[in-house]
Amino acid sequence: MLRHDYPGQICSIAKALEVIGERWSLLIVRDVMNGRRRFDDLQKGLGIARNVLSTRLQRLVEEDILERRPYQESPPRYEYFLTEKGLDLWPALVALQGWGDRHSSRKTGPPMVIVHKECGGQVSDRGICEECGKLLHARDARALPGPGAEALALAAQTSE
Amino acid sequence: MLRHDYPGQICSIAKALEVIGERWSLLIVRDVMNGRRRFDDLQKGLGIARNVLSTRLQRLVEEDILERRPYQESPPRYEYFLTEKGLDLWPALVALQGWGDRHSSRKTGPPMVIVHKECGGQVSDRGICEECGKLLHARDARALPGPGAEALALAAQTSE
DNA sequence: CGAGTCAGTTGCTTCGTGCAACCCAATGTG
DNA sequence: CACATTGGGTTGCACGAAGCAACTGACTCG
Repeated sequence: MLRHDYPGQICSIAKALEVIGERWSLLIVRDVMNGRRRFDDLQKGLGIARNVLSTRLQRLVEEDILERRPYQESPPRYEYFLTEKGLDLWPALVALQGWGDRHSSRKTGPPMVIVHKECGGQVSDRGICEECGKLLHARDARALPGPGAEALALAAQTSE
Repeated sequence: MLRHDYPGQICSIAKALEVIGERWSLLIVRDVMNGRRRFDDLQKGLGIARNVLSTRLQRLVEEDILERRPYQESPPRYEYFLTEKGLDLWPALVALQGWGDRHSSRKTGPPMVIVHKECGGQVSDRGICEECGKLLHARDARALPGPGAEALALAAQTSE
C-alpha cells in the first residue's frame, strides 16, 4: 500500500500535495490543460516512463482531477480530460510558472506565456489579465510559446 | 548522482518543480514562512525523517531558497530563513492552499486562513486582500489557524 | 553526575522510479 | 497475404530515494 499522506499535517497545502505533489502529476495536468489528452502523446511529450504515467493517470482519475473517456471502441482507446477540480488547479500552475519564470529564465525570457483569450492580454502570475484587469480562470486563458521557447507548436490548438 | 530534472521540458513549471517539487520541500518552505526556523522544530512539526530533512535543507540552501545562519557558536547552531527567492514562493503556496481548501476541507472550513497584516482582511487564493483589494506579497500577510483547525498555536508569533 | 537539547550522521529496509521488453487488437503497406 | 505500426497499456528488473531508529558531540541545566 502506498503512502500518499503527510501525517500530522492539518494544512491544506499538505492536503493538496498529497494528491498533486507526486513527481510528474502537475506536469501531466499542465499538459492535459494544454490539449494533450492521449497516453502516447503524454508519454512522448513528458519523457515519463510508461508504467509511471499509467499509475499517475489512474490516481488522477481516482482523485477526480482527470476524467477518462473512450473516443472509440474496438480497440478501446481513451482520452483524458480535466474535471472542474482539475481545471481549478490553474491558479496554482500559473503561480508556479511565474516563480519559475522569475528565477530561472532570466536571460531568455519565459518559454511560455499565458494570454487572455478574450482580449489577448498577458496574464500575470496571479491569474489576472494585465490588459483588461479581469480575474481569470482556466477557461479564460491559453498558453502560447514565449520568447524563451526554441520551438514547439504544441499549445497551438488549445481547444475548449 | 541524483536526477533533479524533467528532461526535455522547456516549461517554467517543470523548472520550478525540479527545485520545489520534491516531497517535503514546499512544506518546509511553508513552515519556515510561518516562523519555524530550527532543525528539531521543523522535524517535529513535519514528522519528516531527520536525514531527509537534512538533505532537503541543504538543497534548499543550495538553490538559494533558504539561508542558513548561525544563531550561536559552541556548539554551532543554525536557523533557516527564506531568501527573497523563497519568499517569492508565497503566491504559489497561497494558490495551492486555496485549491486544497476548496476541494478537501468542505465541511470543516479551512484549517488555516491568511490575513492581511495591515487591515486584517482575509486573503484570497490569488493573494489579494478581500478587504482592501490590494495585491499582496509574502511580507504583507500572516497565516492563522482557521475554523477547520483543532488546535495548534504554531503560527501565533509569525514574526517578520 | 546524569538527563536533556540541538543539529545533525550512519546504517538498514522498504518504497518509488526509470528502463526495456512484452501484449493484444486493429489498421496500414508492399 | 504477411508484416510493421499505432495505441494503451502491463510486467520484470535494478537502483535511487524515503522512512525508521540509533548514535554522536558539544554544550546546559538541576
